[in-house]
Amino acid sequence: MEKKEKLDNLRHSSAHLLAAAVLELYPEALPAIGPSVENGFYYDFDQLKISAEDLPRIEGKMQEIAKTWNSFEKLEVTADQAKSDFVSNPYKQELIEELEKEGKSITLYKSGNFTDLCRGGHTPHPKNDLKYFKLLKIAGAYWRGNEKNKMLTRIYGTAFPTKKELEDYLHLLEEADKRDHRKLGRDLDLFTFSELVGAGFPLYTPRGGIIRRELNNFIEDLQSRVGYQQVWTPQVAKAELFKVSGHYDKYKNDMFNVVSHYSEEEFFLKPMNCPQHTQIYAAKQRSYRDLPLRLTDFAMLYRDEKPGELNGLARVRSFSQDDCHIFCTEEQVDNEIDTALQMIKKVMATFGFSYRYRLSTRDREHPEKYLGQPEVWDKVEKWAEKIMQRNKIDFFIAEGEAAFYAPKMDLMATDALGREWQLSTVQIDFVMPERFGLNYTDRDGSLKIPVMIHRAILGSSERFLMILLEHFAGAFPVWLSPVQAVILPIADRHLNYALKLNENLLKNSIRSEIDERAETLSAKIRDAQLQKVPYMLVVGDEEEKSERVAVRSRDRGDLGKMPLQKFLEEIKMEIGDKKLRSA
RNA sequence: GCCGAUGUGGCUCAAUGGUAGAGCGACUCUUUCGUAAAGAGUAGGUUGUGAGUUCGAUUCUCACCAUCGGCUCCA
Repeated sequence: MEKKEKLDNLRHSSAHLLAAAVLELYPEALPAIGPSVENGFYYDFDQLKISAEDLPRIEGKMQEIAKTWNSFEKLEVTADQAKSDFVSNPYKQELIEELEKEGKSITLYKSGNFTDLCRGGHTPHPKNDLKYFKLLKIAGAYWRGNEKNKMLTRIYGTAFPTKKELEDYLHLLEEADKRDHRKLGRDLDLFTFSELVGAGFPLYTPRGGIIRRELNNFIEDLQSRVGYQQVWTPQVAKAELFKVSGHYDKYKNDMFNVVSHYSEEEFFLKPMNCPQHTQIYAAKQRSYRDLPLRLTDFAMLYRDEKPGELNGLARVRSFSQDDCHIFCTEEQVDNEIDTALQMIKKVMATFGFSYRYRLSTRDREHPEKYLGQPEVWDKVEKWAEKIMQRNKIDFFIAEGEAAFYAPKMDLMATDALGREWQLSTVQIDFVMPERFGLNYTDRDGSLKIPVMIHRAILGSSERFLMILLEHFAGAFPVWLSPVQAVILPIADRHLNYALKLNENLLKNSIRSEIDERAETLSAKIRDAQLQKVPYMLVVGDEEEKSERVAVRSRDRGDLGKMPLQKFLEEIKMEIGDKKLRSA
């Protein structure tokens, strides 16, 4: 048996144990479902009113019950029998009816005094195996994941085969906390939020602003090298624009309304750039010779997310996207996307990110959620799949994750807590160009509709910064560091020399500062280390006399004394190469 | 938006139905120091906001705001 399957069985068995304990302590509770998940398991209950303080009690009960469980006994039953067994539980009733309709066999699993509707997958010796588990948190969750259904009480827990693995995992969670971008953002003075400005509106401090600009410059530089052209479009647009694109119908309630006092017209803050870019395309008659036309924008976008969905920099209400729209012929699509995928690969390698791709396809059971012809969707979904295969990209398919106008090739990155977030995206869109009536004159004089490729590399600067911060735990590579070198004079008499050095560094475009505080050298070093400054230049009598600097690296410690010129050469090289870690 | 939790000076946290304390940080002074925290002093809080209960609320209740963990959503 695979290790992963064994762990899943252990965790799923723990979910049974959790349900058994809950029912003993709270007989009125109605168990719904209890699967194993990525890092543990959960069980959903209706009619269960508890708080986090009750978890230890439930955990204690689980320990007690586990000792009495010798095995999981499989019972095959008829639907009617199962229904009468769970007569007072509407959730199990619903599941049984569904199994019955699909003609699947109905199995119950009995352990001790507890029997649950279950398709199986348990640990063979519960008495011995169910020892190292922990209940972690309580959450609300809609029955079957549907917002219109009742919200149940979900208890999350985790379980491992050994005590050590459980302890290691709990330790990992604690460590992840230290990498939290919200904490690092404050400690390193990169961004902040204000209740006066509003929830989900991040404010960048000077240091955060530097990182933002470096990221943008990096992307813009790459883009201009492959013929992308930067454009600029307004923050506000008429409702009409979004009606034509289809965004109005779909996202009206998620857009910020803007009021004009002189017009009856409805206006919105722009939540995306695509519709505006179509209007730049449409501004003049295009020829096949103009294609591909690649328009990029780094504009701020605004989306009125629901309050409960906001999350640090990961989910905000104002953000900027490195958005690009390529208008091209159908024959040019492959080439354009290959280029885009290569750029993405290069950018991710620059940061040393690990990631996986998601092919987001449409939900076939709800065609009404999408615009465009089903045949076109079939064609584009297959096309996207082929492109990823050709580019040797591993991907998983996520049905129902497509945009309403096109399937998406999405790059997913993981935060410190293991949650996945979408960064880059590439989409082949046949819907927008048609809705906006875009065309070009082909070689033979006929009018044709261009294909529109949507593409972002960072995704949003905000979310990207979050992943960056957590990935590097705040210790950015030198080219991204807000302060690249800090000069540490040992005593006041070295201040003049420090000033001279600083001037020289700044002149060479190195972001440097002097720590002039009346603190000991040790204290200054400690603070510089905590601020994750890549280089510390210690200057005292010896350095001043020999016109050198004593270089200390954040990562490698004392590098010895050297002339400033030598340090400049090395740090410039490190910056120029965008080195991940100084060698 | 839904379920649950949290909100005390810039940060981390303490305390209490009788109007709040510490450490770090900030500031001032002293120290002028050689690779992860020198010493002393000073300032800083209408306890998220508003209302209610009470002789009295930061503590209890309610509403709102914000944050956190989930769910839903994510162009």
